[in-house]
Parts: sequence; C-alpha cells; structure tokens
Amino acid sequence: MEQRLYRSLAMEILREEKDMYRPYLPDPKTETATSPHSTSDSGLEDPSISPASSCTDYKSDVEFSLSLPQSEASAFSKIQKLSLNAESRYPFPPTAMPIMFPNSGLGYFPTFPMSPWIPADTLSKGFPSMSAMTSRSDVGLREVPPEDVFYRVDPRVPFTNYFMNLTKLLKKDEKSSEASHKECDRYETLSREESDCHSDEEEMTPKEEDENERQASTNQTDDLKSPTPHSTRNPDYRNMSALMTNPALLCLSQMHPYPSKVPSAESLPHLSSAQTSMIQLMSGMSAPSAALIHPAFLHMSALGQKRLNQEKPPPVKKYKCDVCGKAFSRSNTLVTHKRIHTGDKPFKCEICGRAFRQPGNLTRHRLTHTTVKPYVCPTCNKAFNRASNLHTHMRTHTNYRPFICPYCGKGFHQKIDMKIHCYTHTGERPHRCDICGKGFTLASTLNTHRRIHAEQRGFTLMEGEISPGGSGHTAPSATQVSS
DNA sequence: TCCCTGTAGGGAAAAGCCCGGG
DNA sequence: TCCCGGGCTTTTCCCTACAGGG
Repeated sequence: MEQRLYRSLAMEILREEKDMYRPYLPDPKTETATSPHSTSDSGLEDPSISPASSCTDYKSDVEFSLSLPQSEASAFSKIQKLSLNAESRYPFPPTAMPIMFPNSGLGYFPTFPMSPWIPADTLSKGFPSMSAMTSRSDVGLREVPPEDVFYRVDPRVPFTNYFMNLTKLLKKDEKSSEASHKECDRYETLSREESDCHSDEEEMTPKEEDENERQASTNQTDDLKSPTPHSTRNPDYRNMSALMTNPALLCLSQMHPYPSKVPSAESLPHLSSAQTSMIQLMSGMSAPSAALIHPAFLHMSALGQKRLNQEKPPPVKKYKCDVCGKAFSRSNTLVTHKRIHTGDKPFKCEICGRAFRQPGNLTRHRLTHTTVKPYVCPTCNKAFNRASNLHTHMRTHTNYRPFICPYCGKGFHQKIDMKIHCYTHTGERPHRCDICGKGFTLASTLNTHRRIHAEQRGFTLMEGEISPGGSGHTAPSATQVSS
C-alpha cells in the first residue's frame, strides 16, 4: 500500500520534473569509441560517463577502437549507424530517469538520502547539512515522506560505490574538521613558499619539478572543490556545501535547464586532467547534459584519476595456484580461487542455506530474498534489483542493440543472444540429447526435449504395465532418463 | 518443435580501501 | 615512516537457467 503510494507520488514528481533530471547523453561517436561489449552490473555502458567509478581516458578509448580486428570494426560501424538513429538513442530516451524508492526496513539498501544527480538549484542553495541528511535517513515506510525523499538514480552509476564514497567523505570531513584549520595554515605557508619557488623555476631539480607538478595537480583539483583560498590548499578539504559555490560548477549549473552546448574545457578554470577529459567528453554534446552535475564528478581526481593511470604496469601475478597453475596478483584472490578446487563454500545464506565461495556473492544473493528493487524503469515501471538488469531492460525500450551478428549484421541486446543467434548461421548445436542424439542451440530447449523422451518412455512403460505379459517396470523419472 | 527475446541470478576475478606488522 | 600483505568489500564480466511468445 505504502509502496504504491510512494510510487504514485514519485511518478507524479517525475512527471512534473522529468525535464530537470536527465542523464548525460554521450555523443553517438563516443558510443563506438568505447567498448560496446560491456554490460556491467552497475549498468555502466560507457565508463566515461561515470566519473565515480570508472573514469577512463577518452582518447585511449578511441585508439582502442582503431586497433580492433576488421570484423569487430565492421560491427562497430554498424553500431554507429544504429546509434545515429534518433529512435535508438543511447542509452535512454531523453526523459528517462529511473527512481530509487526509499526503503529502510530491509537493511540491505540504506535509505538513500541524496541523489547522485544534483539539481541545479541545489548548487545555488548548497547541500543539506550532515545532520539533516542523517535525520532524513530514518524515514521509513510507515509515514508518507516529504516529496524530497524521492531521488533519481542513474542506473549507470554504481550507487553503492557512490554512497560508500560519500559516506567516507563525510566521515573524513567530520574527522578532519579540527585538523583542517591547521592544514589550511600549513598549506598557506606552502603556498607562499611555492610562489617563491615559481619565481625561480630554472633552479628546480627534476625531483622538485615532479613535486611541483603533483602539488599543482592537487591545487587544481582543490580549486574546483572549493573557491576559498584556504581550502584550495587543503587536499583533505571535502566540505560539500562549499564545493557547490565553485565558479566552475556554477558556470555549468547556470546553463540549466537546457544549454545548447557544454562549455569547452578551456573556458572552465582549474580543472584536473580527469575533469578536463569529462568536459571534453561533454563538449559538443547536445543539451541537457550540464543541467545536472554528478557529485562524484567533483571527486574524480580522488577516484577516477587512479584508474586514469594508463601507464601503470600490469600487476605481477606472483601467486600461483598449485592445482591448476593459474596465477594471481593478490594472495587473497588465490585463496578465493583455491576454493574452486577444494569445493569450500564458507559463506552460507542464513535464509535458504545456499553456500557461496565469496562473501560478496552471498551479499548479492541475499537480495533475492527481499523485494528490494531499487531500479525502476521509468517507461514501464518494472523494477529490478540490479542496475544491470534495468539497463538491459532499458535496451528493449531504446532498441539499443550493441551486439551485432558478424554473419548477418542483426543486432542484439545481449551478447549471449548474439552468440545463440550465431548458431543458426554456423549450424552449431552445442546441446545434444544423449538419448536420440538430436542437437539444440539452447540447453533449455534440450531440457524440454528430454521431458518428451521421459513422457514417451513413461507412456510406453505404462502401456507395458497394462498390457498382458508386461514387465511391470516403473517409469523412470525425467532426471533418470536424462542421466 | 524450435527460435527469439527478456529476466533473474550465480561464478569468478580484479581492484579499492583499510589496517597492522615488520 | 614506509612497505607489504591480509582482510574486507565492491565492481565487473561472463555465464546459465528459464519463461513466454511467435
């Protein structure tokens, strides 16, 4: 009842404000630049549009596409054509923005007090205080919450990751609030020293230059995070409300609701390289990409730049499994892997008893025992418990088919669909009936087929039972037949 | 009967973060 | 103070099972 009330309220709000909450819509060109194979559980189709967790360098993605085999390049070319079709606009129709419903009763999903997307007016008003957010988090299902309890969540953004990061930032903010004053003073001193250094750059050693570059990078980031001279020098500064008064962000927010173009990176002051990449990605996009600013965007340097480090050498896989010889870079990954060989499944679901090798898989499994489905399709209202499931579902609305059959060019929503479809071209039938030898493209079809054998055999045996001189054998079960 | 499409969910590896010990 | 490794956790890719419709 409450859920329905929530939903109707939320949909009402969505109808009224749908134009205010829109996801980034990447340029169709970028869709082919990034790998279309990815269908992540976070729903992250294009990593470049999720600065929170998977910021990658746009240029390198383009280079990646150029080095593809011809067959794949051909497929991408088809995807590009599909993407340019207005009706199959990737990834969502312009008004689409799913809603996350608050639910504090089940424990697995916290009541999510903030949207990853910040309405433009929030930028001018500032964020709610930590205490206000906390007090809102206990809004349960028993009372009708105020309208602002409904938040739009872009399924492409791993919201757990976002929530986790936000929580950490706020915790850190609290912890460092006392220390920050000291830090400010320290960085002010550093700033003065640094400016003195800048006047005599020729005398810097390479090491000092590196240090200066690092410092400058930090400063750029912090400049974006806060406009105040003190906090710009404090790398620990994380005051969210202060962030929102940043001129660069306000510059973006002022373009609300429908800017014709995102400004060039050059026109925005003090952006880190990751942020510049993001702006470059956004540049040339049609509106309304800048109507909302993802808060994680503000912290790209903290999270995204680590993943931007393309020059990082691949980790040395020094931990080798003594059973299969597979190597891993971490010892704990090897420990987890070894459970495959030992059959050890130490993580048991307390509800159904099912066991898992990895704790995360158990956590994910627990969700199946709840009705928590935070990802709601804005088009048909169908709810999903995984962002990736919603995202896959959204493809049915957007007609986005990134997986192209190399034989006939037909597009599919999922890779597995394409794979199975390809069987019709290759004639491959990987699932073979062990009774009659007939092959099938799908295991489920084979299972259905096996039931036919079971029924036929059961029928025959039953006839035998009633016929004179019958053997009296009992009919084997379907599983017996199939085995 | 088979194929296609869509949904649900598990297996496994990679990687981020934190913390304690050397 | 720094580095390393372990533990915990999330994210991601891949895959299968299954149901329903054509």
